[in-house]
Amino acid sequence: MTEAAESLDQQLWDFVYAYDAAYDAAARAVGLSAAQACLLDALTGGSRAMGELATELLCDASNVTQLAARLEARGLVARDPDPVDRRVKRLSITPAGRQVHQTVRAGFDFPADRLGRLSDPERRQLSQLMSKLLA
Amino acid sequence: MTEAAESLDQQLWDFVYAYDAAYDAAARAVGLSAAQACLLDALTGGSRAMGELATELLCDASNVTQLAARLEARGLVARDPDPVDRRVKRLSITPAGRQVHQTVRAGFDFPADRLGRLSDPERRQLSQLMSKLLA
DNA sequence: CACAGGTGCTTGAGTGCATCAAGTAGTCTT
DNA sequence: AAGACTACTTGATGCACTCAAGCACCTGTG
Repeated sequence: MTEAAESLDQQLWDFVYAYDAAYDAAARAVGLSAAQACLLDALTGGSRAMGELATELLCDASNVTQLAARLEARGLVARDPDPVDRRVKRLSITPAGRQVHQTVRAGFDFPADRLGRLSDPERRQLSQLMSKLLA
Repeated sequence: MTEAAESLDQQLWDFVYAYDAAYDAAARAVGLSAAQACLLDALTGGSRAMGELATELLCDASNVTQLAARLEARGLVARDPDPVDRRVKRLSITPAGRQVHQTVRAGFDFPADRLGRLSDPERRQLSQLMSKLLA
């Protein structure tokens, strides 16, 4: 055989590796870490409470505090007290943040670039396989 | 529709997320970080020079030094000077390290568990799609 | 041989992510 | 109004990672 077919396990490993690397690079290109980019992404749907974000990102609340502080320092995110429950701080993305987020999304070429190699039926196939794997 | 089909982009994101989490959990179960487990894995084929490892893991040499130091402290890895070029330190996995590595591999249930849901033809399909994506 | 330059690794300093424990406000229950 | 609970912050710690500087060793040139 011309190209010894790698095992599926190895292929998945490589795939995940490339995917992670691409995301990290896209974030880093605008001076963000992957974690910061994730947080920003979680805010695109509207403002969220810190605790909500911690649950969603599966991490400690104090972790969100730190990430938010760094993003706030760059003016990408705003932290406002909830008018109803003053314990709660609501995080929202600023216009500058939305701009940066768009740049990350655009620079995250993995889906665009690599998925472009697949035909429509192939993409449907992959989608079906994924839904089985994710259950 | 019963289950709004997620977009393929989202599915891939979720897949990668689950994969990473599973690996991390498997490593953590034996008290290793994902990075340490990766380093250990890179040694299963035989001893490697520190620099080689840095290139392979796409990180700084001093990073490898630190990771190796932690693994060495646990007796999972041995660091011996190369007899030919005494600048070079060759890292090799110890029997204890091999043991731990096996445990990680066994605990990394992602492929075993999730891939088990696919039939043989489906696995072949996925493998072909992956090879297109990885080019 | 000697010595200048290159190589391989380590050290030290600094940053960020992540987690835990403890603290502070604010809310809710009774 | 007191006590329990909640939401977030602070402080401390550990690891991953990077860069700059340093040390030991090798190598090519004269």
